Amino acid sequence: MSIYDTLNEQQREAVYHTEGPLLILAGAGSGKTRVLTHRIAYLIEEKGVNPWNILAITFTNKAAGEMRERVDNLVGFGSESIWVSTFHSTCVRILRRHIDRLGYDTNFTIYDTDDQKTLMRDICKYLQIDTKIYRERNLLAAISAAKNEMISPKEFRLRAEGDFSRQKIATVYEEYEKQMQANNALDFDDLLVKAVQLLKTQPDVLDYYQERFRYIMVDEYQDTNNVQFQFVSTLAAKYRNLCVVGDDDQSIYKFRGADIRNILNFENVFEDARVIKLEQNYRSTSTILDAANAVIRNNRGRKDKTLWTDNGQGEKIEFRQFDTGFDEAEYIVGDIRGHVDSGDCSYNDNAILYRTNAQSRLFEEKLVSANIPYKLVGGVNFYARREIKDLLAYLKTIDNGRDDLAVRRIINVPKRGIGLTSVNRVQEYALQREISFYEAVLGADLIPGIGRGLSRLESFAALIEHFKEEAGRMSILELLEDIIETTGYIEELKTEGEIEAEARIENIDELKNKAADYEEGCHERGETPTLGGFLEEVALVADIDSLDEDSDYVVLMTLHSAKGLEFPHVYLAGMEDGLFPSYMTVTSDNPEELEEERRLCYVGITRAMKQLTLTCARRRMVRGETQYNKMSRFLKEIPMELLSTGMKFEKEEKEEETPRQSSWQQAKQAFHTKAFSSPRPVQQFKVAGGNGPGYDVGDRVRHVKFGEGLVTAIVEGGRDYEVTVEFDKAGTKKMFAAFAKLQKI
DNA sequence: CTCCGGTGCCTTTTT
DNA sequence: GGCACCGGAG
Repeated sequence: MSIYDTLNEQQREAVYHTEGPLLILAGAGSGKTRVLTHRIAYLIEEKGVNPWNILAITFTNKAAGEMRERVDNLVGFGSESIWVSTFHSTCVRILRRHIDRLGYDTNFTIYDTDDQKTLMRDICKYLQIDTKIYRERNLLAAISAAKNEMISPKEFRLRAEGDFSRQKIATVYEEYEKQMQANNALDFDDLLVKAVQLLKTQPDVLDYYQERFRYIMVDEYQDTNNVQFQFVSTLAAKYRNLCVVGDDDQSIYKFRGADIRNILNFENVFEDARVIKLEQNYRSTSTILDAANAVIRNNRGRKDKTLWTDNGQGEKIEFRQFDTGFDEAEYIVGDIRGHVDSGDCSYNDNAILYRTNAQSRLFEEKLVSANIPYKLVGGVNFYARREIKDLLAYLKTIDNGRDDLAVRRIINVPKRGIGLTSVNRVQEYALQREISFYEAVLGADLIPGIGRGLSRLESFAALIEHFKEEAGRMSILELLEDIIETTGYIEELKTEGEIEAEARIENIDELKNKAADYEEGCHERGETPTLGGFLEEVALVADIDSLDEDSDYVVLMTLHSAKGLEFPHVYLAGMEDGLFPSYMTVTSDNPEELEEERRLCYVGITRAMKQLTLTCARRRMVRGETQYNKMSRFLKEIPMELLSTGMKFEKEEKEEETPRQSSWQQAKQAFHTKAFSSPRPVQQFKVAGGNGPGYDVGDRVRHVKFGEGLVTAIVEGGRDYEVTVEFDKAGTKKMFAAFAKLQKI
């Protein structure tokens, strides 16, 4: 019996089809990773393909790691020479060898989102852009979108002809690229863009990699964007052995430039492509699957497929509605506690999924007080924390003095009396001389008007030079420890005396561990650890990578992060219109946005293996304000007979979708519904709990001094209500109801 | 130069 | 509710 006998017919077909383009449409839980790993094994063992000639691309390090492990178990010999890695690290690996051809240094640094923002702020200041009109995030989004379409600053400028605002963005884009190059830095998009550029302009490089990667496999293909498509198709152009696996129903990264057409049009681009559908699901009960199918059926523009399973029906899907998000969290945590205590499952069988990161806090609080171990995925990335970024900026400065951003970040951290004035002088001088910021610091004595700052700059330069010299003979861990020691970084944290200091110090210890891990890993693989290598690894980790299936904790994360994972028991929290689907998509006039949310819902449901629990709350605190939400429209798409609502909720409530409540609340609900469909909706309907102040959003009121006006918001604030009124004459005022004494007209 | 307090904006999702 | 930016005082 061979390892391939355990596959079903379609899976086996996909494994055996090794030559030419292949599209595997793999529904959720249909065993696509199994197919990929077995396919790799088959290529090597049955087709005699050299492992060296195989490239497998995933989106996250975690997925890459898992695939690597499974391939290792399947393939006896030579599996280590298969490239299994993410898009980004694949590109980095190529760029580290050849990017000098594009005018960059091979020890370029990688900018994360924070770095990009900092740079953009500087650029806006320098170009005197009014960031009230052109927001940094929008500028960055425009640049990212351009890069995803491989549009250069030059071309962007051409296309902006006659459009003032686009012209302005073009100017920013040009400057951004200029500075990135000057800093010898690449952002995430650049990694792909430059790699494609390299392949397209350097025939010998292209030839090398085309010869090398004769068999290419891409996972999660539905989430690829244009550059990624270019990258893959360019590499595969010669041998055409391109196998892509994906599920159009799980495409949830449009906001990041993912183009669902990559998968929908695969057969058109590669005319001889073979298409295989995997529709048998091995993960979930039929109840869960039926619910998922029922929801996704409401989307148009998808490849038709219906998942089926011969797993049993299993338990019904639990649905609960609560008064508040607080109650919701309490129920879920209590439910987990109950299941674990009764021995039904362990903590790591449970995942709590939600739409937005902000929702995690309530669960965290309840989990802590219930003494349940949990792992929070997402939110503030470890490497985005201030103390970590500071120390990494030291390492970056030591490794690549051309990264101005890093140097500027640490030049006065810990404080050494180098203020804004000195920094600006250095900056100006560097700009004039067209040298890097750090080079200017090195020659600080030549800077006009530097005055008192000189000695401080000199000692900073001496410090960095000292570290540079040490970096040559020390391990990364030792270097890190010396930086902390010599600069007095931790002392500085302590004197700040915040409660946070302790947590920050813990984080620093964690960073030291990561450095040690990295060096150990290198030694195991027989590689030499380098500072650049460490920085690169650190730049490309995603939070999800740290998830460990073997640790016994409850997992908390967004629906986006959950893609590709599975859990015996899934809690899908916050199933409310305005939250999920999000307010943005509910009010948008582009129905595609709602479809993406629905796919997200589909992803969420199909994460569950045995038991799915859906919850929502009638009111919830959002940004410190109470918000009232109806239950999610996606809930209504799930057939009633699949749901168990506990004893509290009756059938007609579900159909009416208005739970029993006071007539006052019902009136709110009615208004709320209207608000969503009105052409200019009132910003998120807000009301105070309890009895209300006697008037409501949308009412006309009279004030003794300001005259008549329209109530635009009522916010519960402690014992009183904060009322916002747009007065006809006096403008918009915020006031407390108890003092304002507003009369309803 | 640094510290502190006030203001505004934010949140959809992330390699 | 919280973070980041700005302006003013010491």
